[in-house]
Amino acid sequence: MLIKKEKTELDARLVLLQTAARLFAEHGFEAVSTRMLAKEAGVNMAMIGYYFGSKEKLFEAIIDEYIPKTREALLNILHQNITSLEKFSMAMEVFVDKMFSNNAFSKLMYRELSLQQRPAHSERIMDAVMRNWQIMKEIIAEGQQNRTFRKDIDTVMTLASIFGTILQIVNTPIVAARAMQAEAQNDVFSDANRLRLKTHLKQMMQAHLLVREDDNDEEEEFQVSY
Amino acid sequence: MLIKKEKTELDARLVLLQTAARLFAEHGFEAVSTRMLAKEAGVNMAMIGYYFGSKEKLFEAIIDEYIPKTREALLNILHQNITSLEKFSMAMEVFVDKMFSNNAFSKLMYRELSLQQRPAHSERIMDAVMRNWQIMKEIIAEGQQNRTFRKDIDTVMTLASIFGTILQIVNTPIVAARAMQAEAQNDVFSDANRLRLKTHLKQMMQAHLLVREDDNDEEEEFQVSY
DNA sequence: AAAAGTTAATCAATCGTTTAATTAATTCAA
DNA sequence: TTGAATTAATTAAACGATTGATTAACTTTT
Repeated sequence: MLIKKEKTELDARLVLLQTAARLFAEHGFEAVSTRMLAKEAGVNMAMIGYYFGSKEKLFEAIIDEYIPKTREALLNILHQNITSLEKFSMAMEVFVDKMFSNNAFSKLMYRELSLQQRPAHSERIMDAVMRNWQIMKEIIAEGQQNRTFRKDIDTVMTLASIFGTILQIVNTPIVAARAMQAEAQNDVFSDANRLRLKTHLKQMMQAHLLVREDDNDEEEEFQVSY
Repeated sequence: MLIKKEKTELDARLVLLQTAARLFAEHGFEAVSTRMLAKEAGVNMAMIGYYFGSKEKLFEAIIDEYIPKTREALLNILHQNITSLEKFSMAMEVFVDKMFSNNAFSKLMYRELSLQQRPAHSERIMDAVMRNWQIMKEIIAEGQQNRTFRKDIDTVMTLASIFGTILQIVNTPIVAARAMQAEAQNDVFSDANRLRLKTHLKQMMQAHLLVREDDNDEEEEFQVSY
C-alpha cells in the first residue's frame, strides 16, 4: 500500500512529463516511441493521450514546463547598480548555469530549433531564446552609452559567440571531452568545467568588449583587422 | 530516348545520395522515410537496399562523400610564411566558408553528433571534427611560442567559441535572422553575412589572443577577471 | 452513484527491408 | 556483326514489425 501511495503522489502525468523530457533529450523526439516512454515511466500507454492528447502535445507541455525562467534573474541583474561589464558577466554566468544544469533539455531545445519540423515547438522555444538575446542586447547598448564598451563590435555576432560557445559544450560534450582528453563524457558538466567556461567567456568578452585606453573615440561601425 | 539517357547518366545511386543528403539535412534522418526519399529521387524504393544496403548505410555513404576535405587547405595555411595571427584568421575563414557553403550538411553532421544515436555515424564525424580542432590547436601553440599569443587563454574553450559561433549561425539561422531582423531566413547565408561573421571572428579573436603591450610576460595559467 | 483514473487490446497507417519477376545492358562465341 | 547467354538494373508487391492513437471495459476516488 505504501508503494501505491507513492505512485499516486507522483502521479502519472508528472512521471510521464519527467520521463519524456529525459528520453527525448537522450534519444530525440522521433526515436522515442510512446510504448518505450510508457514502459520507462511505468504507466499505461493510453495515459499519454489521456493527460496530454498526443505525443506532440506532450512535447509542448515539456517545453512550457521546463523552459528556463531566466527572465527574472536577468532583469534583476539589469537593474542593479553595477558596471555594464559586471552585468554582462553575471548574465553570462546565469546562462551557463541554466544550460549546464538543464543540459539535456538544452540539447533538446536546440535540436528542435535546428530542425524546425514542428512549428508549435519552434515558436515556443524561439520566444524564450529571443527574450534572452534582447536582454543581452540591452546590456551591450548600455555599456556602449557608458563609453565602457566599444561601438565597433557586431552585437548580433557577439551574442552568437556567447550562446554558441555554451551550446558547443552543452550540445556536443563529446567533442569538448575529446579535446580536453577527459576520460568520461559526463565530466564535461562538472563544476570545474562550469567555472572554466565562465572564466573563458568573461576573459574573452572583456577583451572583445571593453574600450581600450589607446582606442580613439570615433564611432566607426566596423573596423576590419586582419 | 533523350530522357532515358539523361536518367541513365546521373544514375540512381548518385541521385539517391544527393536527394538523401538534402532531405536528411532538411528534416532529419528519422523523419525521412525510404518511400519519401525514393519518390523524391524518382527511383524505386528497393534501390536504397540495392546500392547502399540500408538507410543507415546510405547515411554513412553521405558522410564519407560530403564530409568537407579541409585538411589540405589547412595544412597549406599552416606551412605558409606568415604570422600566427594570419594563419589563425585564414583558418577561421576556411571553416566559415566550408560550413556556409555546406550549411545543410553541417546541420546534419552536428545534429548527429549531438544525438549520438548511431555510433558508426558519430565516429566518422568526430574524426573529421577532431582533425580540425587539432590543427587549430597547433596554430595557437605556435603563436604562443612566438610570444604573439597570450599564454593565459583556455585553448579548448577558445576553439569552442570559434566553432560554436559558426554553428550558432549555421545550425539555427532563424535565431540570427530574427536577431538581425532579416526578413527571410535564407538571407543569413548571404555573402554579406559570411563576411560579417568572418570579420567578427577575426576582431574578437585578435582581442582575445594577442599579447597586449601592457601585459606582463609572466606565464600564468589562468587570470580571472571579473 | 458519478467522475476520474487506469488497463489491455486493437485500430489503421507507416516503417525499413526483402522478394520474385521483369527489363536493360553487357559479354562473347559464331 | 549478329544473336543467344549472362549479368546488372529496376520494378511492383508484399513482408513482418512498429508506429501513434483509440476503444471499451475495469478500478479507484470523490
